[in-house]
Amino acid sequence: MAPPDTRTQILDAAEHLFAERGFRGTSVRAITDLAGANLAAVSYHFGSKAELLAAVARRVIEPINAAQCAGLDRLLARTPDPPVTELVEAFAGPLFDEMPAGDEGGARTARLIVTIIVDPAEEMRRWTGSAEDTVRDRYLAAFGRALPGLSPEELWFRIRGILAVTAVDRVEVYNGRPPASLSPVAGEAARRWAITFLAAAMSAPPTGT
Amino acid sequence: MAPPDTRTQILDAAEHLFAERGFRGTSVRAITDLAGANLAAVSYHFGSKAELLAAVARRVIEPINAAQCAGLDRLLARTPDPPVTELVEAFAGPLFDEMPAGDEGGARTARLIVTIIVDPAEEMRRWTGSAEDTVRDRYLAAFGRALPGLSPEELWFRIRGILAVTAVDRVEVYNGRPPASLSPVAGEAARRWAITFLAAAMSAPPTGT
DNA sequence: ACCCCTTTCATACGTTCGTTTGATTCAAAC
DNA sequence: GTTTGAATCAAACGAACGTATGAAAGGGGT
Repeated sequence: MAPPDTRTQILDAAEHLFAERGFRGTSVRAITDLAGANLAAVSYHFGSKAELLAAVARRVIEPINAAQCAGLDRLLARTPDPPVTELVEAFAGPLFDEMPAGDEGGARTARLIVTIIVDPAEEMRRWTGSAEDTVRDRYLAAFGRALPGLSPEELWFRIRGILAVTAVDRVEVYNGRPPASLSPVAGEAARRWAITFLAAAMSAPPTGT
Repeated sequence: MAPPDTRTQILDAAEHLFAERGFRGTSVRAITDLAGANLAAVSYHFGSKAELLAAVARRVIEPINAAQCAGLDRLLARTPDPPVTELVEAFAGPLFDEMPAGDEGGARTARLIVTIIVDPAEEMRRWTGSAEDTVRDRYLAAFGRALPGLSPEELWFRIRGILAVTAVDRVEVYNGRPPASLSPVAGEAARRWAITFLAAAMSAPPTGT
């Protein structure tokens, strides 16, 4: 068994705390304490707190992007024009499946992503690479073929709708306030509900002028 | 014309800055500087930074809640069981209409709300009153009658989906990263797109077991 | 003219933050 | 055994933060 790499332990601790308290709400000291490392280790291994966030974000996003890409490949290998429902499944599914286990059904990771996306600070959007853009553009093209008559702008609006529903929905689960006495959402049920919800939404006819 | 009330100017400045930089990213000094007031004015008029946020949030949410409530009243006065599409319009419409003008189509205010909802800190959810719960429960009941066969849990999931789409969608518009060369979403178009998208989503048949 | 109460002001306090520094440890390379 | 370079460490830096304090200002009512 490999020794507990300090760098990895800092990544784990940061992922946990950023998700739990946000970027600004998490001090470097809290991260190194939880990781059992020295305060200066963050500067040494990552350069700065912002670059640590970027490393955390990349590690979380990467498997999701890969699964989205693979899912689309699988669909396109079968037919050049997959139906909307299957595109939704391939795009939104990994947002549920590719979250680390023991993570309250991925809610903590979902919150991490939302925290990053929503944050107004500039440095929070510095970490994205071209891989994300590639996946996005491929799905845009596929959805465009499956939904002829939809303007590119409205299509882009709907794609963002998918992200909004899958991400924010679970964030709100995470920090509470459901109406009194509603059993918490089970992980697998939420996934199916989201696919149902989003497949119907994506399949809506184009909005008239 | 009334004199520029210090308290109001602080509210305005705080609303602007909280939306632009988030709660933790905004210092009390930045607020009072923008408001042209003294640093201690925040403590004097509001007690603390957190209570200032609560006041800002209440001022923004109140007209939205009122419009949602009035819209539902109007529908119910016509028929005891309004169709799904009209319920969506009444619920989501005010999220577009009741945002202050000169606000980049409400995107800045939408971002303020999302910033507050998403924030993990405890004090960010201290300001909500019973008015919000009342509106939410009334729409839950109305949607429940319009969508028989939907479990309360899935219904709650869908309601949150509405909020997610209307709010987050415009936040992402606000801090950028659309695919290359897509004209920015016009305010009125986004509103219609959202209603189309959400009406179809809400009308989806219940997810089978 | 005096007092009272609200509002504003300059200043300071104590804390926490991200980052830097220079010494120290330690295992492998020579 | 000595050297080397990566990794860790305690300690400190200056800056920024939220809040508190006590004095000053302002304007009615008497």
